[in-house]
Amino acid sequence: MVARNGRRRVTIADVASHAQVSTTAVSKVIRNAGGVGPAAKHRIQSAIEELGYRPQTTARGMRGRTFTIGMVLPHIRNPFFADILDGLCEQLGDTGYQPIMVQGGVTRKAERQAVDALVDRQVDGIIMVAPLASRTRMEEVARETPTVVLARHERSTFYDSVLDDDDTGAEAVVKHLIGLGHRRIAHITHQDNSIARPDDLLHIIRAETYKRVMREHGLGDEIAVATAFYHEKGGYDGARELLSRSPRPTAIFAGADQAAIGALAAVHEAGLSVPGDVSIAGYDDTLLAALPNIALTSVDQEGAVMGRTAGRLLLERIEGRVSAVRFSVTPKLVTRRSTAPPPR
Amino acid sequence: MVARNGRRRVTIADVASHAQVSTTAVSKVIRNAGGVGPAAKHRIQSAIEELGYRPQTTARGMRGRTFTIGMVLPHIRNPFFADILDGLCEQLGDTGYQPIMVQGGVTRKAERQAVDALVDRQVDGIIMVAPLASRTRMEEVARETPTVVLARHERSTFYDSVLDDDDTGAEAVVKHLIGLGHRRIAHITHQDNSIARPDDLLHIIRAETYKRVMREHGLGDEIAVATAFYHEKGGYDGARELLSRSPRPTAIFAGADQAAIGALAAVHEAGLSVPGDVSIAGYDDTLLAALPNIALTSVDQEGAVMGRTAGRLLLERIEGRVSAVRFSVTPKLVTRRSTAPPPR
DNA sequence: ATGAAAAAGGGTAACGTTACTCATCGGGAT
DNA sequence: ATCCCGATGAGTAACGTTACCCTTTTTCAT
Repeated sequence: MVARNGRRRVTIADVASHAQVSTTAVSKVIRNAGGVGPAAKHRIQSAIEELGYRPQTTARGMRGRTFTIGMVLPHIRNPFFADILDGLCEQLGDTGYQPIMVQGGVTRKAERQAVDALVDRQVDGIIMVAPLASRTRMEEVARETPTVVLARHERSTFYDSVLDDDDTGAEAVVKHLIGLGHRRIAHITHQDNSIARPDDLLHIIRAETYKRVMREHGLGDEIAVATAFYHEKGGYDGARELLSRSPRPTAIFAGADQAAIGALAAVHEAGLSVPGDVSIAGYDDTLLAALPNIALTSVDQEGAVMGRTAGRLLLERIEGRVSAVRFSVTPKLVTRRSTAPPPR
Repeated sequence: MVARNGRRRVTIADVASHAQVSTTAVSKVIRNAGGVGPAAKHRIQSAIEELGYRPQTTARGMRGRTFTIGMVLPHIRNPFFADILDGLCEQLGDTGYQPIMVQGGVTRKAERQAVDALVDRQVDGIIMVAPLASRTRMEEVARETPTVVLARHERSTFYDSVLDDDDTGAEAVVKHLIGLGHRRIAHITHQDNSIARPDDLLHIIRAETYKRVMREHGLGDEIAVATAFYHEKGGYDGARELLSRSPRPTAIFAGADQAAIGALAAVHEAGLSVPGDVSIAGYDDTLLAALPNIALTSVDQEGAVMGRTAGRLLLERIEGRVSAVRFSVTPKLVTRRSTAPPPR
């Protein structure tokens, strides 16, 4: 095809004629496939350099590989996803695979389109981060393209899983708050339109664990859940609702740091202090949580490790592994100044 | 090609034989190209539905279009980029163009690879957000692929520009601080390895404007700049350095909200209060700045509008426009509680 | 009824790359 | 000297889609 500047893009044929060899030889060199003698190889490499040749991924795609890894994430606003991406990029390093991201959005329909877009583009592998899709749908995708799913709890033999043990993490938070003496502990959870089995979704697990631990400590009557969203606005709205109840909670466990940041804002706006009047805890241990003026108690689930692992597993799968691997990260509670004993 | 599940992906030929028409007719229907009668069209659409056919983007790419828009952004951690992306997605809507993102990273080399990856994948258009590349390089890219560049100030006839008037924005911040009575106003700027003309880079403009306005108000001797990075850690480091000077500044203008958040943390950690001891201002007016417990004075540059506009301009360019458009957003100062008169 | 023009729809050749098959050439073992 | 084998390298046929150029049919004005 003719580029907009009127000059054709350099193709493998141009390199071949310039180096006086066949296109086959050039192809072998750029794939490091061997079967080319040192002299010819050198001529070809010079020609590539000289002409500025770069293989066209679309054409390669037609022959089976695009050297592209697609990552679907709900939205790019959550800094935790940035940790995951950092890990992934580190793992891919100079393997020649290019990570690309698409936004899955907050509805199943949008997510489906995003995933379809990747499949249509023949990516070599797909990483789905906290997807809304049903297991059936994910297996459908995984049958066509090697797939790793992050932050979902179901077991599948068709794709690999990388997840955080949300039950352990949430339990640690609630026990920490109870240990400080809190009884009126509330929770902010996330609303979704997933049709996945509830027990496979991280926010449901965090919420259910919260309820379980409360009941196990005889606090079943104190259970209070606000259903909002895992972002600043959601945490703000959720916390406002919880604070308006009477008696108001002395601690709020937000299912994600982003929501906890919003909850901090709501508490502040209500003229209350953290942790003097209300303790706040989050989940994910994002960089924000560690800032000394926020100092949010949170749960570290090592996003970078998850991203690295996802990358490694995906490469293995692309190389041909067919058995499913499940990698679980053990979360660690990180206590900071946002949680303290309740007011007397 | 045979998919991993052993079943071939459905192709246009399958649809054609199922609907008893030629592949040409099917192609015409999926492209809405006309030249197909209503009866045949209906049969084809049914066949597409029934077989679950989806065009393969790689094959389309070989014929010239991939219906893909590539966006290069330095990293996904900055929430301001999320605003831009939201605007872009809104603009693309159901045009059939799929936005994909790649990380350009913090070095020219990494950014070049990211851009090359998009070009190699034959994306129909490229949006570069705050790139490090030289103007020459961007024009090279733009000659091959329609391009819109965000947040760079040079004028080019080969690509469109969408930018914020950083001079106006920075001037508003510094004048605001001076108006409050501050004299020892410091600035946190960003370090890069760009070889672009300094005056074309947003952080240089913000820093230079800071210096200019200081001098214009007889405060040339008070100029103090910390060179760090536009992220939380950078703002934290920069603010620590500035606060250690004697006498310490009474106000810090961080060139980006992310850095301002870090600066807030540093001030807090030093046992000082905001704005009692030190005023802090940022730039970008991200969602975080608006949270009542942060309440950061900042500059709104309407990221969503920038993203929408970038999308619109790119589509126009893909449709064939060749003249260059330059769209400049006028920034608005948003004052919040993080800035106040200096201590007496 | 006739002719012309428009619409419908098919055939085919690319696009750039790679996997396969095949031919040729040295060189070493017999 | 002969045979065999590995290495080198070329030729060719896909991969799925679309642009272009046909032919055939229908429509409509005369």
